[in-house]
Parts: sequence; C-alpha cells; structure tokens
Amino acid sequence: MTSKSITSYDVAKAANVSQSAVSRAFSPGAPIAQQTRARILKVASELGYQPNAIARSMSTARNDIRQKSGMVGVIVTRPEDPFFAHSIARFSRSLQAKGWQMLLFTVDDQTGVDDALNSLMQFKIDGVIILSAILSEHMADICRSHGIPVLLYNRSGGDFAVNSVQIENREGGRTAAKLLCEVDHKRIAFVGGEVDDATSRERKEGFIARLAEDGCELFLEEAGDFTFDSGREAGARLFSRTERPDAIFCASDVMALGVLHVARLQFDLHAPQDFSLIGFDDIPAAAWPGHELTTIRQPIRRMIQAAVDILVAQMSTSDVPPQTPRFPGTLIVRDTVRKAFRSN
Amino acid sequence: MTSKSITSYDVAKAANVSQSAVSRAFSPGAPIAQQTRARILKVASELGYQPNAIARSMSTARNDIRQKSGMVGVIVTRPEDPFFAHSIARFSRSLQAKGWQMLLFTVDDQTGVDDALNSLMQFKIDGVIILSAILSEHMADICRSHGIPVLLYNRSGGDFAVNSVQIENREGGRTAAKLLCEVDHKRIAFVGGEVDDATSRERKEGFIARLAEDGCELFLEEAGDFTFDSGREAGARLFSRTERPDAIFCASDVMALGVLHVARLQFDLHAPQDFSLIGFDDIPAAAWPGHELTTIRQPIRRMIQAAVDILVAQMSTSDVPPQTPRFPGTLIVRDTVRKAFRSN
DNA sequence: CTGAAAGCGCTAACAC
DNA sequence: GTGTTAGCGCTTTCAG
Repeated sequence: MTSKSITSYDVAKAANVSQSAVSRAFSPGAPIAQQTRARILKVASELGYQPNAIARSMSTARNDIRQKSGMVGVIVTRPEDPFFAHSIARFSRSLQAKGWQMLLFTVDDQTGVDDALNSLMQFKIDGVIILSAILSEHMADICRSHGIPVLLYNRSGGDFAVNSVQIENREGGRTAAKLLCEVDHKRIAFVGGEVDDATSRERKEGFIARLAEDGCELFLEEAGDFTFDSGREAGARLFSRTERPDAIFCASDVMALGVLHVARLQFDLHAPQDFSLIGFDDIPAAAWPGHELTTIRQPIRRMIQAAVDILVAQMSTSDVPPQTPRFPGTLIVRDTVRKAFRSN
Repeated sequence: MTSKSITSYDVAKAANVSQSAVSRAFSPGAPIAQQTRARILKVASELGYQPNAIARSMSTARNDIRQKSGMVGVIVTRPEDPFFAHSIARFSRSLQAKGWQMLLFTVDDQTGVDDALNSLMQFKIDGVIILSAILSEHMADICRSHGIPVLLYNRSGGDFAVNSVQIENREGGRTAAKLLCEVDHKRIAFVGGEVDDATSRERKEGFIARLAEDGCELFLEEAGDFTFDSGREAGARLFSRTERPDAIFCASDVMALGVLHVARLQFDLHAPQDFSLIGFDDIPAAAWPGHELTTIRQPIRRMIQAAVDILVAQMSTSDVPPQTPRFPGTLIVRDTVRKAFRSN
C-alpha cells in the first residue's frame, strides 16, 4: 500500500531522455523538439504520470521570485447564505476555468480573517479573495510585502490600497427609497445588518438621503445579522409597535423574507396590501411562490468576472495598481410594493 | 517587491540554533527542550516566520511514505443548491477544525469527476470527498493504489469499495408513501432527478414499494434535474393532464418548491387543498412563508460529522476498511399534505 | 535542442 | 537534546 507515485524520473527512464526533458515537455513554452515532447507525453500518459504541483511550486521559489502555488485562497463568512453560496460557486468555476485552484476557508466573523489568511499563506497562495469581510491594515501590509494580491468582494478596502469589487450600495438604497416615496409611503423602516457593517450602512445612507429629498424621514430602524431569523425578529419588533411602519427596506433578501414570514404568520399582515417590502441581492428565492419580492439585484456574474480578471491580472503581472470597480444594482419590481398612488 | 519570505534558516540564525531545531520547534511531538522551543517560537513570531506548508509537504515524501499535503479535495456538482451549499459550509468548518485545508473543485456533472480528481491529485491531496457524484472504477483503483481515501457523500459506491455517507433513500421514499396513503390519495405522482440518478431512483423505489403495500400504484412520473425550474416544468406537465395527480412526492425540496410555484401561478392550484406535496432534504426555505413544505429531513450535521470522522481516520491510519453508514431521514410535517381522511 | 547539476524549504534519519 | 546531512520532485541555469 501507499506505493510511491510515478515521477518525472520514471518517465525519463522509460522515454530514454533526461529528467529535465520531461519537465520541459510539460512546460508550455519550453525549448524542446516537437518530436521529443510528443514521445515523452505519450510515455507519460502510458505510465499515468501527472506532474507534482507541490514540487513544481517548491522549485519556482528561486531568484528572489516568490513561490507560486497555483492556488487562490477564498475566505468567506456566511457560506450558507444564498448570495454567498452563489458567489462561491461562480468564483470556483471562474477560477478553475483560468487554471487556478481554490482553497476555501470559512471564518465565523470578521475577527477570524487575519488568522485564516495566515493559514492560507502557509500554503503559499498566489492571491486571496475575501467575501464580505476586511483584513487588518497589518495583514494588508504583509500581503503587499509578499506580493500577494488581495481582493475584497462585497466590501471596500477603506483607507488602504486593496482591490475591491462591489455594488453601488448607496445608489441601491436610493433606488429603494425612490420607489417607496413614489407610492407615497410615510412610515418607512429600515432593517440592516450589524451596526458596524459597512455594506448595510451604505445602503442605509443612500436610502435616507433619497428619502430626505422627498421630505421624508426614516421612521424606524432595526439591526439584524443578514439571517432569516434575524429578519423575523426585526419584523416582529417593528410590527409589535402601536404605530406600525407601512414600508420596510431590508439590506438583504434573506432578511426581507424573514420579515415577510413573521408578518404573515404572527401578525396576519401581507405585502403589498398591508405594507410594502423591498429586499436586496435578488437571490433565487426572491422570485419564488409566495414571495415575489421586489428587490435590488446584484450583478453577481459580472462582479465575479471582474473580480477574477483583476486578481488574475495582478497575480501574473506585478505593479498593477489596485482596482475598485463599483457595479450598479437593478431594481426588480415584483409584488411586495404597492402599485398605485394612494393619498392616505 | 516580491521580497523573499522568511525561512527557518533566518529564524535559526537569529535564535542561534540549527535549522533543524527550528523545524522541531514547530513539530508537536519532536524531541526538543522546552526552553529552546520557547526561545525559537519567540524569535520566529518576532520575525513573522510561518512554516512553509508546501515545503513541509515535499519533505514528507520519503521512504515510500506518500507525500502528505494537509489538503482535502472536495468535488461538488451543484454548489449553488441549498442542500449542497449547506453541506459544503459544514464540511469546510469541520475539516478546518481538524486542521485540514479544503481544495474545492466544481464540476458540471458526473463526467467531470475523474478530471477533477486528476487535477486535485496533482496537488497531492490526502483525501477526497465527492458530493453527489461517483468516480469511475478506474479512478477508484488509482486512488486506492495511491493510498488516497475517497468518500462519497449522498451517493453509494456501488460495487467497488469506497466510503460513502448518505441517507436511507428507500426508507425516506417509504415514509413519504406511507403519509400519502394514510390520507387516502389515489393519483400519486413522483418527480425525480435524471433517470440514471441513483439517489432519485432509490427514493422512488422505496416510495413505490410502500405504495404497493397499500395496493396503490404510481400514477405518473416526471424527471427533473433537481433545480427549481425543472420542478416547475415537471409540475406543469403533471397539471396539464386531463386527469391530474392529487399528490406529488419530489426527490428534492427545491423541485417541490418549483411544483408549488407553477401550481399556484399557472394553474391556481394550492397545497394541501388541491393536492398534497412532499419534498426531500428540508432546506431552510422549506420552512419559509408560503411554502410550509412537508418533507423528509436529511441529518446534514450528523452525516458530515461522520463523513469527516471517517475520512480523517483513514487519512491518519491506513488499512481501515471502507465505511458506508446510512442515516435515517425524519418526516417533517408542515402544511402541504392534507390532514384528514377524505373518502373520495 | 538536450543533459547535468544546483537548489526551493523542510523533515527525518543519523551521529554526537 | 542538538546539529549535520540527505533527500522530496521539480524548474532552471549552464554547458555542450
């Protein structure tokens, strides 16, 4: 058992060439005769030889050139959340398509990111994508000094220079506010994520700013944590008040569905008859039966395309300045916002 | 830029010890004095030294002992499916907790598994978990000969000896049939996955067998592909018939929700008034508003616990025989199956 | 175009 | 307990 695997030496012997010839046969632009390469490749496949990626990674660490592993680290906080599950799925396929392996690391919250990155760096990842979290400035420095590009997805890098790809949160908030004002809502509530969550805060800021332009103020506000249950709880608190909100904007679809749930089951309140509801993300379930949730869609496909392009570019060429594109969201009108104008 | 990173030699020099002392300081049970270790660890952290996992992996390939990388490959077909998204999330946390890294590979379907495994093996993964797919007997042989344990999640290994962890599909099907028979349904349909899907087939077999015990035959059958849309399509075909089914059992919750959707929107049919509906998995959305789907719950947490335990055991000790535990599903009664007995 | 040889950073004998 | 040394499998000069 645990038989040694076939190495380039075995192939070399069988093909009657040197070991370096075998190496060259497997290196795309290497100087080697077509014939030799063909013969080696044939022998190799007969023997079932596969180059050892780990060993390759070792030997590329020469001449002050950083060791390349062909692996990209992906750090994620809520992998079970539909939005992130979809994002991870797309990252995986997109990275693979370009020849990179994905090392997935799950952290419980923001505080685990630095440790995760340390673990990942021991494996000499060539780049890292962080979903919905940020790294410390200290870690950012370390990555920079090691030449490891970092990309923040769904978060911005704040002061220090790292790549980030995300949606126009403020504009998304404005879009929601505009729609709610158009149908003349007056008691408008916002359900966000944790109070220090940057994404949630930006959505809220845009929302409030646009409300103000119509002379409207935020009526109520609740904080959740982007889970369904937290949406239910926030909804329960909102609907338990003597004066209930007549419209709610949630920082995520999952929380909006939680609100919908508690409204229906615990208060017998329905959207859009009794209140209007807008979510954010446009997860598949938003379109499902009984939901028909009006929401702001994130262009996941394009965001991930951009993210991978940026990261790959920086992993290949150094000295590419950090990119921080922002993508516009799209209002998806379904059935949770009342249609007609009603004066009181 | 791309400055060379700190190696054990740098630490050795700074701590005035040999390089191997540094190595030992970072190897749990290695023979080294407490004092020396402490001093080395201190110097190391001051310098920001982190052992190079790739190099470690290289050097463990000695004496006919297979190279260990500390990485486990995970191959998945439908990462965006809620059931698998949750499974991946749990695998990730569970593997991490035991000190393993997860290399995630997404394949489009069954046919991609062997290639994925080949890619992963170049990275010298110590074990592999395959979600909802199987490997060829040929690849299974290769893995065995390389001493790489394989675990199939949500699939069984068929003839050849590999580990597998899955739910009692037949029993789950029987449970669904029993419930439907109890409330006296007569025109019972099944919506499965692709016709060659083993999981779906087993659920169907158990379902039909139990139906037969009550003198009932399967009325109709449709094949989907475990997606929401395929559920909608299957539902549309079912409800378009002149004689409609009065009960439907779906091989997954996602498809069941698709059926619910099309029934409601396109046919104005509601469960449980117009038909009964049972799903499989118990994804979070099954409990959501407007769904309240009766379903067979998979004990994800326990299954993944078992899967990781089995794999880790085999990665540490060789010659552990393959394990193939089956877990019972649990009937979760919600609101999509009619309650009372109604004679015709 | 091809072979020989020098490492990449680490672990594990092997001496002392 | 500690240092010395020989690789792990590969890429990449450097000669020829």
